[in-house]
Amino acid sequence: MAKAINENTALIEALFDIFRNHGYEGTTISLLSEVTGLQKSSLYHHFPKGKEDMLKAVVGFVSEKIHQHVITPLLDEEVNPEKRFSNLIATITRFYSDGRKNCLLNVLNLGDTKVEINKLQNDDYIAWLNALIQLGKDAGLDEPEAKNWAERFLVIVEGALVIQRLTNDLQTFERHMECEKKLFSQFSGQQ
Amino acid sequence: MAKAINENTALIEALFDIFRNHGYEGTTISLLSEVTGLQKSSLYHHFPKGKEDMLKAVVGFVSEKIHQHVITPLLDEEVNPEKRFSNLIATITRFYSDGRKNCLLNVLNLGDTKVEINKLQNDDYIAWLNALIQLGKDAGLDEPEAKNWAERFLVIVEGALVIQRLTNDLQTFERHMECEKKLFSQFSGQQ
DNA sequence: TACAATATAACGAACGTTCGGTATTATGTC
DNA sequence: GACATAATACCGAACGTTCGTTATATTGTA
Repeated sequence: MAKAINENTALIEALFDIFRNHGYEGTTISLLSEVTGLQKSSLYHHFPKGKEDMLKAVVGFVSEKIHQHVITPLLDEEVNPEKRFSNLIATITRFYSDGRKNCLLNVLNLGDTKVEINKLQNDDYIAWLNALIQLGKDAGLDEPEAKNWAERFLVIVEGALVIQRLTNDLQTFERHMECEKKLFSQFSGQQ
Repeated sequence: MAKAINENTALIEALFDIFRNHGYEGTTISLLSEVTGLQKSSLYHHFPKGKEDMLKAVVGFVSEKIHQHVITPLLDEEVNPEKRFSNLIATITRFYSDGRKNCLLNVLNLGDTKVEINKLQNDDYIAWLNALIQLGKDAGLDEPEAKNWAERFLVIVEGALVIQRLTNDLQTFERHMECEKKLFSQFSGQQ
């Protein structure tokens, strides 16, 4: 049973890796078949409703990851704000493979995005944003300051991924995360 | 003759609008045909080598636009730095339709990006970045400060577009541009 | 035997592309 | 100016391929 779960998550992780790299239109069943080692029909056994179902599974899987490894730790008041923030950066640095992997939030919202998918992703974004705002306030920012800072941080995360992908400069993401860390400890230290 | 040029640029602008909205894989010849009002075979008359040729034309077109309306004005020493910067923001706000339109730099560098396209885009990015660095120095920043600021600004532009597309909050882009304007006038004023 | 998982083979639809041919416009010649 | 010629722009129909999907068959496991 546990093995089955692991196999399933391994499968979904493989799908995730393709979707985040190629986008929805760029991801073909043939490609998913190659990467997973499963025949196309075997993929349809796991996801009877097809490609869109696979994407939904991936989005749900990522959503769980975000809540578990990003949002919950962000709200853990037993850890001091600065440590929480540096933990966050460590987590997302891993999650984006030092900026070499794309963000689903960026890749999927092109063209005629499925409304349902967009809604799921927007919910995750809002949850992440709110957790960041709370962290900002815990670090001494007032409400509007915290809102500005939180949104700005996520903007920089997404932007840094875009620029790194464009330039292939593998330090881009790290550079901007370091910069954010410094900024945070500035107003965190003033408290 | 002039009319022909206009028609051609109108055609390319239509293609541009589709590519930036749907990405390369998401853009189909049928869709381009619908939007331009030309039959598929007529599109092949203008771009005999097909879809990739259309993309190259679009990328070249945008590249020209960038040099003409972004880079050249950025380097115009007859205009004071703060004015140059606010002009830049006005230009790109128009270019991205207040953040409702995507950036090709983001949309095209997915999956198996054609190396050639990536190189063209990277060149434009570097040119833009260098012009910004020069502007930063003109505004009183030293070299490393200017470099950090310039890259950060472009990161925020790309990131704000991503977040606005995700949340559908039409003020996102404007908000961050205003923020950047304030930041610029701060260190520009210190000079 | 039963049932889940994988595989083979095939499906219609849509993909990017090509072809033969028709308007439309520009050029040359009288 | 008039008219044949050439070049350009456009079109409808079809091409071969790949898409996402499904029907049927085989394997592994309990």
